[in-house]
Amino acid sequence: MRDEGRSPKEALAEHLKMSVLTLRLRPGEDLDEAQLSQAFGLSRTPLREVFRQLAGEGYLDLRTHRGARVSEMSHTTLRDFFLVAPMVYGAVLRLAAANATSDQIDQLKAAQEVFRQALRTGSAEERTLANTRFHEVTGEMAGNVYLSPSFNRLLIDHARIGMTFYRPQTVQMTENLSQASHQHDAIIAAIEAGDEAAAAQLADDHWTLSRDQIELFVMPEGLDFPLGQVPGKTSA
Amino acid sequence: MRDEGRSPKEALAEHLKMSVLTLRLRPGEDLDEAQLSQAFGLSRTPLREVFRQLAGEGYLDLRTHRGARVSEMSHTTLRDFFLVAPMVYGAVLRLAAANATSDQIDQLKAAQEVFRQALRTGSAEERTLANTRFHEVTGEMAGNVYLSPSFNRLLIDHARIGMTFYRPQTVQMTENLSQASHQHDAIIAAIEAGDEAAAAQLADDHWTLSRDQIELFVMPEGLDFPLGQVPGKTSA
DNA sequence: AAAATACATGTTGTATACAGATAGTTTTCG
DNA sequence: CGAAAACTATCTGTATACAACATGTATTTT
Repeated sequence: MRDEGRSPKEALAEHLKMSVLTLRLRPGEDLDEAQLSQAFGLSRTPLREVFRQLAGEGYLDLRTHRGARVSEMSHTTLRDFFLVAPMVYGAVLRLAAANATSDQIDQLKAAQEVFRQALRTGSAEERTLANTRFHEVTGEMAGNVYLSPSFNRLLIDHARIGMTFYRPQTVQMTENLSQASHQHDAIIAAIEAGDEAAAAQLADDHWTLSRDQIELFVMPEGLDFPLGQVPGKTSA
Repeated sequence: MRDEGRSPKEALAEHLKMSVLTLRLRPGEDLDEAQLSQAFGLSRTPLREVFRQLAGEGYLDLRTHRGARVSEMSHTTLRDFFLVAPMVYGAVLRLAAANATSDQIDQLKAAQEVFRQALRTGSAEERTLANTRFHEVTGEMAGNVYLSPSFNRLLIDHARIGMTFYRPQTVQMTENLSQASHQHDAIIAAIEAGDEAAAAQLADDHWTLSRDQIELFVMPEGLDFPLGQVPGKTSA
């Protein structure tokens, strides 16, 4: 895991974030201070500081005298998500096109390379983390302190929704993922060209695709079996 | 100060927030753990947890081994502010009109009453805090977890900008403030009617007025003295 | 037998003591 | 006299011990 250069605190924070994004820690799950402090060789004092920080970033919820748990995902938060995401994603990509440095563009290309690789050979977790990383970089490019807190919160739940819904189970879903990758390439091009309008349009396209993917999962093709036959035991 | 029902931790957090908003703690100013822990009867452990939380909310910056300081306001953050504020304020008021509960509307009316009072007899600090409270309530009405982190960050710096710029020094500035109060009334009406379009329009108007007020301060009327006379030593 | 209370256990919140780092000051040497 | 190095004082970061609270269990009471 190469946690050499980082402090135990940073390693813990990174581990928790990753675990939340990949649903390895599920929404609502309780965190055990004692266990984590032993696992990371930290006393409870710095551990609790990390909890506070991650709670501020939207990963955890703290309840007094009742410990920390992974922040919930209810139907309410899902609705909130779909309401706000298009606006914020659009703003971020527009600002990214306006402000990106060449160093950041290199980082974005690297992230996209990892994502492409994950699409070919990776697990759902790897795909999700790579995709999240790609968008995180666009957030850094936008570099707006008033936008990024909301954007990063959106990314957390986009990752968690993605972990649930972006498992390619049909040809259509696989097709969507490869299209997402192409859109990433187009986003890179627009940012590199400093084309704000194109970036904003691509944000919209990318978001629409993401929505379609989720809809495909929520509303799968209806089962198509002759009456009387039992589904699940076919000759294949 | 009636801090009875609250824990010392909450009292400390509230005090620090208020001090930051009113510029009693100026941007970049260092915070003294020892002094604060003595003043609030808290040991450094819970104190530092509060620091972490407020840093996450955008009030403070933490630098490892170098203590906490009030978050800075540079020309960069000001630019970021003006770029994002119109969009987020508009979204918040639109959602507020869609989702406000009657209890929240009562809170908003109460906040407006305090603001009106502060306009008549209050200090700049009281005006700023009352105005901030008004907009905080609209944020609660919108009730969108993905929007509120950015909105609250905007409110912090809007308050700090306001503390600098909203000191009525000309007739025009006083006129602007009373107009702001009328806009608050209109905002309440739009929210109560559930009129999203009107709320969004009012957000725009309110923002424009706020900008104008700031411009009045940044670009004051040019001094008008006859050539040769020394400004600053007039017969008054 | 059911409900309520008291108790025991584990977990969270806080204080204090100590270790590590930073910054300012003094000393030393060119 | 100036610059660099060493030292010292102060502040930050962490560990541990203790107190307060919550929860689950057993006992008592009706």
